[in-house]
Amino acid sequence: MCSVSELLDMENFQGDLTDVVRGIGGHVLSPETPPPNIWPLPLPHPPPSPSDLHINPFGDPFVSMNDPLLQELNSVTNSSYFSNAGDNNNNNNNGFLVPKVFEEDHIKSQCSIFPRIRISHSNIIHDSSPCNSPAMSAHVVAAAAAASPRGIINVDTNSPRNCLLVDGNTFSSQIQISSPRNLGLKRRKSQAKKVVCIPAPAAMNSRSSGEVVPSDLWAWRKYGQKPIKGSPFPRGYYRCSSSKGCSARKQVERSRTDPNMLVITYTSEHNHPWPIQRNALAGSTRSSSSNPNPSKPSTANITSSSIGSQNTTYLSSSTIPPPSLSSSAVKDEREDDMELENIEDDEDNQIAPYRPELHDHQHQPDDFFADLEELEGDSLSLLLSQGCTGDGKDKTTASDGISNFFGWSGDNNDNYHDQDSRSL
DNA sequence: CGGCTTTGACCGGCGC
DNA sequence: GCGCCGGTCAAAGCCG
Repeated sequence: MCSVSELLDMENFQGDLTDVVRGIGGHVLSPETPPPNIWPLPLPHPPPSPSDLHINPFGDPFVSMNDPLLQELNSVTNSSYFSNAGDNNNNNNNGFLVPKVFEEDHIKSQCSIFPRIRISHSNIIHDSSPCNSPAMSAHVVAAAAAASPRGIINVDTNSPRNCLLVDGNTFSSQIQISSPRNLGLKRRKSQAKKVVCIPAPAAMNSRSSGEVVPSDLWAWRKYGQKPIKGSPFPRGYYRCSSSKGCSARKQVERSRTDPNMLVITYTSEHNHPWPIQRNALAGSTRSSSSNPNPSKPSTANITSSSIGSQNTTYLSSSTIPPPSLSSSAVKDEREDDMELENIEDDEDNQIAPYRPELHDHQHQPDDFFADLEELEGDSLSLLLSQGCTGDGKDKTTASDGISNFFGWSGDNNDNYHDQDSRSL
């Protein structure tokens, strides 16, 4: 997994990393009480008000388009679901986010192993998914962080509904978000970047490179790959193919110190609301051939198309945008030479609330729910049925279900070096 | 046929 | 100014 020093190294290396979500697998039992909805689209209960949204991660023209997941998270954060059980000392708060407001020194004391949280916007996400399951994709993680501006969140993928947990104290096995901002690093270009570090999924769905890119529900098209100096692993370059002209990009590379970790750097911003209709389908399903189980969508499918493709119609007929890291999950740092200054300003992030009319699922078209049902009846049901026994007994099964859902296997290292570099 | 990945070439920022 | 290196382009081929 990514070490702090590694992250720092990476920051130094890239010089402009801003936010980091770190995935460090943990093990938290499923909560007995499930949250109200199923990832990836846990719907607001109720939808958050614009004032509920506090994070302005990218400041892009579509910053107003809040991620529904974030809205959910924000909503839930502000809802009774997150009433603090008063237990900050374990990993289980009945499976719900408990929006805790930590004093800086509180966070510091709790996060001593991640001192850089201190200089972040104090979002800390714990991935308590079993077996380092990457089931909660980066956007979820980041969204959770964004939803709890100063909270600490456990993502319990072992729960029936991918519960988000808040853990005030345990940092031993979590996803963490921190911000390399304020490090005085010179930025090479003026652009927003988000760095997500998550457990690397297995390479079962990749083609030759063996590289697997976790889903974030946008459609991404790979446009380049380069070996990176100092890293044994190449970096893949992806741009958003959800919409023509979208400038959103991401870079995916393995952690240099922990090949089990994927470092995903999101750059720029989507200039379109959400992939209402996936047009990036044709090539995205090819990797399914490598998937021995057709019922298990490959990672590529998830990443690029299956959410709205022939595999499922999850978003294809819905205007519900998928959760997006880039749109609202993590605060970014956009400008060059940003001053090292008051770190507390992170709390003052404003979001021009985007409130898709369909975020209120009461007003969502029927086909959306039909799609959801379809999804639930298919891969998602597989996932949930296996991972949602509710008693947390079968962690392996849960993890497998999640992994299956994402087309990930338990081996994170397979085949990655098949094509790890090419000449410049 | 459309969209994908692959990959060599090219471009531009940055340090020296 | 030069070279290194990261990022992007674009042609070729693959896939469903």
